[in-house]
Amino acid sequence: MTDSVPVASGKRERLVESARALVHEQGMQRTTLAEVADRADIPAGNVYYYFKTKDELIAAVIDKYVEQARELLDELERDPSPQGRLKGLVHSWEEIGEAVTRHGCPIGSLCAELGKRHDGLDDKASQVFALIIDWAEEQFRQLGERDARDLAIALFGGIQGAALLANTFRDPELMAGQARRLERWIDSLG
Amino acid sequence: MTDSVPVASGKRERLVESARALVHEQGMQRTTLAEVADRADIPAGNVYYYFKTKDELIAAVIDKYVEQARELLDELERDPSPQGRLKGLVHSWEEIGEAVTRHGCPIGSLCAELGKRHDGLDDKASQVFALIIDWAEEQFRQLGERDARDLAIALFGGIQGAALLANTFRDPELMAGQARRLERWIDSLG
DNA sequence: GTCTATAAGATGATAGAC
DNA sequence: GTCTATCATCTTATAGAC
Repeated sequence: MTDSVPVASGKRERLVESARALVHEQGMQRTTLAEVADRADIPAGNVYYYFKTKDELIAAVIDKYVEQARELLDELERDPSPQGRLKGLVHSWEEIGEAVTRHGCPIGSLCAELGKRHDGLDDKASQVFALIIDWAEEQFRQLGERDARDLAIALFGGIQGAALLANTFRDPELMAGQARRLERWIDSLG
Repeated sequence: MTDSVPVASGKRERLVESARALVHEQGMQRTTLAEVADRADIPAGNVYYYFKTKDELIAAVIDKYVEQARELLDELERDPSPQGRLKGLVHSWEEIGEAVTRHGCPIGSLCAELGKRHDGLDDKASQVFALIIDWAEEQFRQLGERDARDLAIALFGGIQGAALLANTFRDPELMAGQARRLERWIDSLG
């Protein structure tokens, strides 16, 4: 959330959104700054006015994901039961099933790419995962589960695994089927 | 398995192994042919004598993974019980837990990277996944499970999800913990 | 059959004009 | 505060020498 630059024109925001979409579709490494600028309707070399480096732009993309994750979890809080909240979490991946099938989980695939680096940006990507897993852990705890942390990891790992399989085999039903399976599992608790 | 080139010197083999290791450590996109050649102790520009393109080299890496997967599954067949065989599969990821934590699942992270492409090489990576899932399905079937396919996907997805989390959080215990969980689940069947 | 030199193009980044 | 022109480097790939 470094807003050292005025956002009146919204160009910075457009660059982040453009980068987010392109990184999801193509991966971070394959996405060039020229493409990002082009999609955001901004002159090619001008990205550097808003971001000192490509890594800084990627960091802004992750910050945006953190923000979106917070909003999603806030939204889910409106459900009165822990089970309903957890199933709502699973459902949020089903809703983007087509995009996940075509390009993978936006956050999961970014974590996979950054996980191979060991230079600072790598553990920034884990922020989104941590936010969601901590939240899920709290829901399992409210269900009276002793090993709430393990269950949260099993749930989120299950979603991520299903997303990878759906993307690999280009089959949205893999994601949907595992989501249903996880929802039944959640219902069987408490 | 295109062996149109003599292997007497073993240089082709060395290139494939070098590429396999570097792609696991750094990802495909970040790995340059110069690095691959250097690690294999082969002159830089000389890779093209053995592989027409970088993609062809990556395809050879995947072929090698297919071969290794076949050997692993053959090895597992020696266990007399379906449960033992499935637990053996899970265990094979635990054994490389440290490498998975540092660089992700070798095959899973490659599938994640190739899943963003739509040009032929993308569905080649799925071969390894398909091989293992089909095999696991057969084991569940032998256990008398009706939805053997779904169970195989749940198991393999669980492993892949755990691998991604272990890599993302740099915590081998995440992989080990989920592996134990999956093993208990396998024991509870049949 | 093996390797060197180099082309051709792309990419991250910078300096400075407007 | 915004944008253009350009550099320096890297990377895939090829042509041709040994």
